[in-house]
Amino acid sequence: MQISRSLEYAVRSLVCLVNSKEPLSLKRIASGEKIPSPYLAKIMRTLVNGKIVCSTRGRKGGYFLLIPPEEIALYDLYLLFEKKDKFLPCFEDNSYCPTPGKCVRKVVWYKIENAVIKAFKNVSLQEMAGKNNLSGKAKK
Amino acid sequence: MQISRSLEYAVRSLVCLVNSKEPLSLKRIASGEKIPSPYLAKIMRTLVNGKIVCSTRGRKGGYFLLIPPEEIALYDLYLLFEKKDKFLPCFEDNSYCPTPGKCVRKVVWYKIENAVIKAFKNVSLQEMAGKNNLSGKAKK
DNA sequence: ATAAAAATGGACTTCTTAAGTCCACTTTTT
DNA sequence: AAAAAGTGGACTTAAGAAGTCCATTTTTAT
Repeated sequence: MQISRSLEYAVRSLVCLVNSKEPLSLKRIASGEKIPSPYLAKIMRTLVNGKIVCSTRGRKGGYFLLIPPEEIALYDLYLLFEKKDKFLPCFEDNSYCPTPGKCVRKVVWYKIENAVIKAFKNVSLQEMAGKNNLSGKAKK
Repeated sequence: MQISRSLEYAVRSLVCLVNSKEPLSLKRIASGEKIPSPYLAKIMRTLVNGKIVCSTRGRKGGYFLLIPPEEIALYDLYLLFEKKDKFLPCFEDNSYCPTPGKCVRKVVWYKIENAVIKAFKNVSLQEMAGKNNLSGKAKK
């Protein structure tokens, strides 16, 4: 039960984009965040394909956000980097399970999975960037 | 983000114990649940060391619960099988992190981790065994 | 007493997958 | 046209989960 390094790298990189007006190149992000740049390249491609960021090539190229950070939920990233549909081994492979199909335990496990998903849906990239106006929320 | 097979095996085995009056031997559990028995042996040892079950040796020996199943939270098992303290890589190893010590992101990640922990605390072994009197709860 | 049936402990192997690398290619700017 | 950027995919490495093995101890039935 552990967040993958990929997801953590992705969050860090996206926070960089939140804090930048111009597009940021792979190299800039990688060196700033101390992430191996070929590995980050792969992560950024996933983010591009997942429609979380946009990229431009050539000189002055780089990555930037497509949508405002308060509209990006951590859950969107969870889906990209923590391949879904196998929260539990037996969710996709019945060979580990003496009771294929629905069973009491599975129902309970799904309940837990849903709580986890909810936790990821409740956090925005904005919040990860430390820019949430929590005071507003807190006041009422 | 995935439940380990060990934890799932542990839950299944414990449910067997809930449903049994006498102690169950490793072999009985392993064959009933189709779990490789030397592997289950390791799991049962973890449960014994974790004070979740008790064991007796020799003929007629086996495993049995020490405490009533409604007092065993899934979180107790989570602690035994999903080694804590590394929900996030950087929680225990700063080398992956350009900002050691507290940072905005870590605070948010902890928040998520807490939601996960809460989800595991909310489920008892009793519930996993399908013996929860939910009707009582639901009524009021 | 002793044999059989059980748990224990720890070292070991195997397998999966996350993490990371590499390279040939395309696109854009100066 | 050269330099600086992203792209795609195949590949390698490393870590940890999953599983095995064996020698030992404990208990019970005969």
